[in-house]
This record gives sequence, C-alpha cells and structure tokens, in this order.
Amino acid sequence: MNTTDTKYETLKIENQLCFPLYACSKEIIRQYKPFLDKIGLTYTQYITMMVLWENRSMTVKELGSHLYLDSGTLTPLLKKLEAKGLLTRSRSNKDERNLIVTVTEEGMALRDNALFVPQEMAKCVSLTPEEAGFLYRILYKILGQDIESEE
Amino acid sequence: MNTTDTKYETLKIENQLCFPLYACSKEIIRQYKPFLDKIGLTYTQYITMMVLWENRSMTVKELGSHLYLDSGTLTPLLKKLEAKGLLTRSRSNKDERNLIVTVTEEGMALRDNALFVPQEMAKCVSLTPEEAGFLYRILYKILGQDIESEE
DNA sequence: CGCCATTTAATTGTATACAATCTAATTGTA
DNA sequence: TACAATTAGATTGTATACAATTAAATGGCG
Repeated sequence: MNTTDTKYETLKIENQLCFPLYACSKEIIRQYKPFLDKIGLTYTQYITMMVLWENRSMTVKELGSHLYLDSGTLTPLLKKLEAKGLLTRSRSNKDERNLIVTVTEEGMALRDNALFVPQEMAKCVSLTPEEAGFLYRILYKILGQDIESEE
Repeated sequence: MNTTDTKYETLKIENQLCFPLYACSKEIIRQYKPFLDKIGLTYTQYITMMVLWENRSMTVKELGSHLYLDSGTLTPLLKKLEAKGLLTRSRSNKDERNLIVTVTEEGMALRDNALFVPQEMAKCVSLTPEEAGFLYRILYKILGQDIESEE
C-alpha cells in the first residue's frame, strides 16, 4: 500500500459506517412498499400511525420527538392523513400553540389491517435473534448519544 | 399483559428494527451537515464524490449500483456537481446509451479538503471497535441479502 | 437486413426531509 | 401589567428518493 492509498483510506465509502446505514434503511423501506401499498400508507405515514395507534392523541411536537421529524415534514404529512380520514387536527384549548393530533375510529380500524405488515417484513430480513438484538441495541445507543448531544 | 397488548405487539415502533435504522441514518447525516457545508456538498453529493474519487470515471449505472440510487436521483445531482465544476458528463462513444461521469482536476482537488470530514465524524459517534465492526458486518449482510433477492 | 426486446438515461409526478423564517400564543419578569 | 424572550406550528426553499414512463441506442434473431 502506497502513501496515496493510506492518505485517502478514510474517504473510501467501504470504510464508512454511515453509508451502509443509509443504504440499508432505504432498501428496507423499499421492501415495505408493496405491503404498505395495500393499506394505502407510505413508510413515513406508517410509522406515524404506529406511534398514534399507541398514544391515540398527541401534539405535533410529541409526535416529532418520537419520530425524529419536525413540523416541516409532519405538517403536510398529517394533513394527508387527515384527508384520508385517519386522524383529526385541532388546536389545544389550554395552549393554542399546540396542535393535537387524534386518531379517528377509522384510523384505529386500520390497525388490524396493518397487522400483516410486520409479519411479512419479518420474512424479508433474516437475521439471527442475536444479530437483531445487537443491532437494535447499538442503533439506540447511537440515537441516545445523539439526543444527549442536542440537549 | 392483556390480549390487546399481545395482539398489537408487533406494531409497536419500539419493536421495529427498521425505525432505528431509519432514524440513525438521518441523525448521522444531519451531523455531517456542518462539516459538509465547509466543502459545499450535501451528503448525497459527498458519497457520490467518494465513489468517483476512487474510480475517477464511471457510468451513471455503475455509480447507481454502488450508491443504491437510480437515474431519477442521480441525473439532477450529477448536473449540480457538473455545474460546480467537479465532474464532466459525456456519452460513451462505444455505447451512446451510457453516460460517462468523470471527475475533473478540481473535483480531485476537493478530495484533500474533504479529508477532515471523516476525522470529525469519527469523534461524533463513539462506538467501540467491536461494536463498529459488528454493525458494519450486519448492515452489509442485510444489503447482501437485498442484492441477492433482486437479481 | 428488419424489427422487436432490452438497456440506459432522462423526465414526470409524488412524497419526504430539513434548514431557515414567519406568525401567533404563552411565559417570565421587571 | 407591559414587553421581551421563548415556544409550537406553518411556510418557504432546496435537495433528495423512487416509481413509472419516455426516448434513444443496442442487441438478438428470423
């Protein structure tokens, strides 16, 4: 290995951790598409509904902190979900700055139709339970560092 | 835990592997921004240049298979990099369907200015070498499965 | 040779993402 | 209580992503 190789070694894409993370994320989201098409949601809409299914009602701010998304992304996305009849958007009485997002009955009903999605996806990525567990922990470790450094 | 909890367990965002992958990818890319701003590149432009720095000249198709991106994303991105003077775009003489992307001298010169980027980023994510190695292998394992299933 | 299938980019349309800015509501405080 | 600082969403502008379609070039085959 000559000097030039050594010098630029860190700039090789194969030596980056972020790139496979970025590529993996996109490829898995791509694999979601045929399943999500059946319930009429995009991936971002799906994870938004997942958080709402568990909480039923929350502010845009709370939703964003769960999803790592800001109002620039959420506002138009929530308007689309509202147009589909899956949720309602209304200002809080206590604090008019807060917009409360609440899942409708129709939105809750979609939850049953979505049950097959994680089942089908589990077949696509075949990691051992150990690998999956390790991956899960390490990703949340990175996300945790991120949160600390921002607050 | 009641029946309802059990039924929807798989639809909890905390039980998904894709979500932390997606969130991690975005958060790390966000951390790149201040450094990449200094060399005038976005993250996607940066990884594109990284592949080109190693190969100097390649078709859009080849570039896309390295980056997991298609012409819909690459065409406008490459036009921007061309406008910055970092690369040239020209059709192949052998096969006019192929568009050859070649880094200019200016593009190669940027490589030296980019050396600090991976150095700074290494300070941001603090994983042990073992964790980083494991994460790397498992991500490429997933990407590998993906490639096999598509071809 | 002629023609159809394939291949490569470019284009079109839709949906994110996110920084930066703006607006309205609320809070802290002198 | 005025009023500056803060906060929450919405908006604006830029840059991806990607499916689907189009257009041009090439390859294969009768």
